[in-house]
Amino acid sequence: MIRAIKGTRDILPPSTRVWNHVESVARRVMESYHYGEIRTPIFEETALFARGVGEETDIVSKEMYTFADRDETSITLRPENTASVIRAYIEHRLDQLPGLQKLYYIGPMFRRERPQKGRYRQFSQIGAEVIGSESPAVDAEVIEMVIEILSQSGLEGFHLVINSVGCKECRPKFLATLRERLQDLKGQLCQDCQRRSETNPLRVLDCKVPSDQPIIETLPSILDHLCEACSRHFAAVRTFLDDRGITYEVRPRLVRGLDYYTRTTFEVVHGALGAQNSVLGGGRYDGLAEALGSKVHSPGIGFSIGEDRLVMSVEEAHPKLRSETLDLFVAPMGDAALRHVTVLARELRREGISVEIAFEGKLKRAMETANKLNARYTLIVGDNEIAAGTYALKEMASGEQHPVTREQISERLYAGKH
RNA sequence: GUGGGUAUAGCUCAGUCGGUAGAGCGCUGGAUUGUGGUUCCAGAUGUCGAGGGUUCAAAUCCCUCUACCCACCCCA
Repeated sequence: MIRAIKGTRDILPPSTRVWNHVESVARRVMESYHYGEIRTPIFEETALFARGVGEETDIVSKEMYTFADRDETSITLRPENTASVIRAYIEHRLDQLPGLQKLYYIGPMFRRERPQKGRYRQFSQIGAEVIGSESPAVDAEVIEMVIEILSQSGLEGFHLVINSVGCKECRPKFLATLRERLQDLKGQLCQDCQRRSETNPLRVLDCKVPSDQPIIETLPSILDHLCEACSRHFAAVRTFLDDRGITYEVRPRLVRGLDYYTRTTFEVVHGALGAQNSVLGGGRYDGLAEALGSKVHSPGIGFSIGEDRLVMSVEEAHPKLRSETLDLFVAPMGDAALRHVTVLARELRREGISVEIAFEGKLKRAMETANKLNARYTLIVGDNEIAAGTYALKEMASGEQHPVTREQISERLYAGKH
């Protein structure tokens, strides 16, 4: 038997309803903030991600699906979408357009990691980017919008965490200080942290090993080492969030995995997701466009929601979203009735009523099916009905059945929908 | 890449001391020739993950492999 590739999966009807729900909420919210949708290719030149995401990141160094095209161009399935959006922004000179560029996307990403709960090799992200402003008011609006998407999707009990990681002026200085401190202390830390001290010192701050905590407490905080401009920026972001009544936790130890982040970074976590409890991550990337070859300074900020994880949580909180809805099940008896009903069903569907026809089988079987499909009404059409010029309409929940005219079908069905 | 767990019917799972493969749900038919849900009756469905070994006899014991799940790492 041929099975889906490891880390990929089929998403089937009861669940696809929830996916569509989440996506339509996200589109509606983002359109209301006047974002436009961008669709970039699923694969790009490998160099885009190497430069954009960062050679040293786990994503680039060990998680990409990379292969040689027939002309030997190195191609990579996109592991994230911000680099592609910025590439498109530069390629199409979107900086020449009036106002900010506010773009959103929904689609699959690919990373070759070991799968586990909430983590897949093909996964979907809902993301957005604002390019062309450094204003902290933009940061706050982006965060507000993503919170809006989560809550309107039906997610409850999530937790927003924010931080500032500084800019190209102050972050290197902080890193140097941190490395220096770790040189003296790392002997007392766990194995992982001894390694991180070399590879990614910021990660040490995020370590969860209890015995390391007292030492981590003594390490410097990035927030105390921000330059004047970054410090003012972060304070302003917080003020704008406070004005909106958005609750958040400032976590100086919050670290994001992509190299391009500057200043504001944020994350939303949710319990019941397993160990992979982050439902979205985002941040500012004021230097990314220039790193990718832009001649003009194009600061940006964005986020991406792990759609698989959001759907998982929403499904758990609202199992009803999975339930099927069928307005009318039609049970014809005999060939003449089937022909009659086929025409009728088409009319009703054009009126916006969902209709399913029992193409074969006895009436009893049709009734059983109608019940299993949770149909609101069943319409029975046989020789008696055709002769009388009426239909037998049965309301499944009450069991009540009445003869109705053609017009009354639409009236009854439409009445219940609104 | 590393560690742990699991693998028996379509699904969820039981299977004792090694002795003919089980339940619930679902599915099919009937009780009811044109009426669902509840009930009752009957029925179908298995490479017991794969390969090898021990044994008169293996779902069960041993070895190897594979797949999936969870966790580490890391991230969405």
